[in-house]
Amino acid sequence: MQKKSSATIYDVANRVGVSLATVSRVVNGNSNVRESTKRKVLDAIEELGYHPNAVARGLASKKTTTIGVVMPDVTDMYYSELARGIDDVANMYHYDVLLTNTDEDPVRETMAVNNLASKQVDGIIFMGNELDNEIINTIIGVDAPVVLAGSVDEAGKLPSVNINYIDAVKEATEAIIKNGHTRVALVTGPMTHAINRLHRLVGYKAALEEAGLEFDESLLFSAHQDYASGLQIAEKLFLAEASAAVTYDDEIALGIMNYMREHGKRIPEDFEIITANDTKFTIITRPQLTSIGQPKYDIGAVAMRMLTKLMNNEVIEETQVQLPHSLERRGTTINPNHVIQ
Amino acid sequence: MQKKSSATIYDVANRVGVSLATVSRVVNGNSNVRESTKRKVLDAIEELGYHPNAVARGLASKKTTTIGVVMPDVTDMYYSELARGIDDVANMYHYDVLLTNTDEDPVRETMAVNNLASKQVDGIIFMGNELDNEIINTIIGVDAPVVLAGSVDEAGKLPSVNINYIDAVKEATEAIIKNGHTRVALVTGPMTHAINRLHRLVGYKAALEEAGLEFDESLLFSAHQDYASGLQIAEKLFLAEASAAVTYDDEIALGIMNYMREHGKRIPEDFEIITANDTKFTIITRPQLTSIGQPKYDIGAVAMRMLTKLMNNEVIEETQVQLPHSLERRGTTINPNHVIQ
DNA sequence: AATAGCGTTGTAAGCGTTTGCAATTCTTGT
DNA sequence: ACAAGAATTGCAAACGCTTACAACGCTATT
Repeated sequence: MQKKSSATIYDVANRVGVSLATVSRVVNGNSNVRESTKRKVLDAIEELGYHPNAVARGLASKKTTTIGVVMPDVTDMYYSELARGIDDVANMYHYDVLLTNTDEDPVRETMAVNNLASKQVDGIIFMGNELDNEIINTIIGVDAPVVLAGSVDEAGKLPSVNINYIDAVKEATEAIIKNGHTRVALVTGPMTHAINRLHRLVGYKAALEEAGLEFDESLLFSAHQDYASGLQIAEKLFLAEASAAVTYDDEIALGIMNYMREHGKRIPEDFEIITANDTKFTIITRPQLTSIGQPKYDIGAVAMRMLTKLMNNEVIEETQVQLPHSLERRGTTINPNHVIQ
Repeated sequence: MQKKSSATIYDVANRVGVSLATVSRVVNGNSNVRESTKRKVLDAIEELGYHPNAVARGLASKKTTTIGVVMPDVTDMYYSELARGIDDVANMYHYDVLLTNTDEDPVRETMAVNNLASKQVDGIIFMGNELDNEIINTIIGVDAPVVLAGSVDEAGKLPSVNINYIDAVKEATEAIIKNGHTRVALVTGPMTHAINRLHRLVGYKAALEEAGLEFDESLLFSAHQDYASGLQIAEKLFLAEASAAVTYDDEIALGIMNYMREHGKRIPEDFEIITANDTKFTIITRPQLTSIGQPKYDIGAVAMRMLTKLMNNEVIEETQVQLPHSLERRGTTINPNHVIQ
């Protein structure tokens, strides 16, 4: 049974007959305390059910052992897996996580960052690709360190951890081209986002060029990352006479796949699809989705680990980390040496 | 350009030539300030780029405008949708959310609650069904109000918002029995969880009884809520000669479905499935999964709304809220008046 | 013109810790 | 037994803000 209105460090000090400072020292594991008094203090803490008040601690020490995470949507599998990676290593280093959903709305993103700053978080992990100048500036303005996870800024200057999107998309596109397609579509997000314009599109074009294929604007699509958009895009894909698509989101890919099949196309024989996030969705459907493989959990984990270093002012060898990706060949592509499911 | 090491309320007061109290008043929207001085203070705040320090505020006011959310896993669609509902109304009431994943481990759950308490959160939303006495006690011991979302405690005393699991499972089971099945399995979690023993199982048995069917222990399965478990359970279902199953998790249902189909069973002709969480998974697969319909977002939202009332010491008519559920008939059951997809 | 009363503003005491520095107590060596 | 130095401990200021309570200046009343 703990006391209701909890004891303060002052109560503990009184009980034992020592000063606040001493209690504070044992609570913080400070070495310079005689073993015997340490014992007594610990006992008193136990008896009183004392728990340090983290808010007071934060005020006095200027450290809150809390980090902020701003992300588009917890409900999105891709981001929630990153979040899990973040949370696990955050806990490992005894940080708590203040979570904010932004739906990738720049206004809310800016508000979120400012809000976190005023809550005095020790650091921030930012996810979201709508990184316009205002957000970049507020990120830079905050005095807590910030690292991007699964997100790229225009200038590529902010600390971040990602995969190499250019290569990943290029390899995916190549894989499809190798199967004989000449009209392969690219489904991404808005070209205002650096990740689409400077990475995905570039990788896609590189693959086309190496294969001697002309870039065709009508095969480029921008879609919001959800199932319904996939359905819509699928219709356009049909009209554009695409015979394959590389998409940046699994739900979109699913929408495309289901639409195609319901309109008489066989997957992968008549239409091939490669998606990009390799979430659970790719496994549980039939056929399973071929996807770029991303170490999502690790992206989050590594980003968080980097943040801990930044918060400790440790030197960091490389602040633009790229983790390895792969191509997970499954049922929405015709694969060499593999039987179609 | 904001100043780097940010201005304090003291700086603002000095600039304008008023006292701290006055600045504090305008910052907090307190009415008793002359319009003209309010203007001046606001201007100074703007010029200095002053942002109130939430930690100091928390210490002085004993309110942090932060709530804690403890949940099994952000990566789980069911819980992440609840979390989104929570987050949205939390924001609406200007609360921030401190998120903790527990993987439903009682030790971590207890630690999480205590940790949140020491961070002085104003309230806590708890999700997870492994509610043993220790956790219940620490929940009760915390002096911030706590509400359960999508989770039930043994005694049913804690404030909570759920659906009526007894009825929901009963209806699902009935629907299947009506299609002529006599060996319908129930796949839940461990019977140590109140939600399984006191709710799901009870609803299942009620349906059996009304149909004059004998309860058969060998048709009762306990599985961890993930795809792999579904695959495993499916095998046992086969051996138990079940011809239909009611499950409590969509990933499990998917595992069962895929396994069955890969072993020659047609769904729903040879085997019917009803799942319970109605996540995105149920829509994107073929066939789509018939599921109990739960207002997941709303469960989170209502729980959070209730918490705001508790935090304000408002009177609450009913602290055991049950939201309406439904039965979403889709492709894994043979439905009256419906064509099978 | 004096006064009651209201709207504004200031004073100062916390809120519960941390932490640099000073003071005190122990150890040791001699 | 005593001084020097090391090990412990205590003091008190800070952290940045909120909030009773007191004090002030005005206006409206009589």
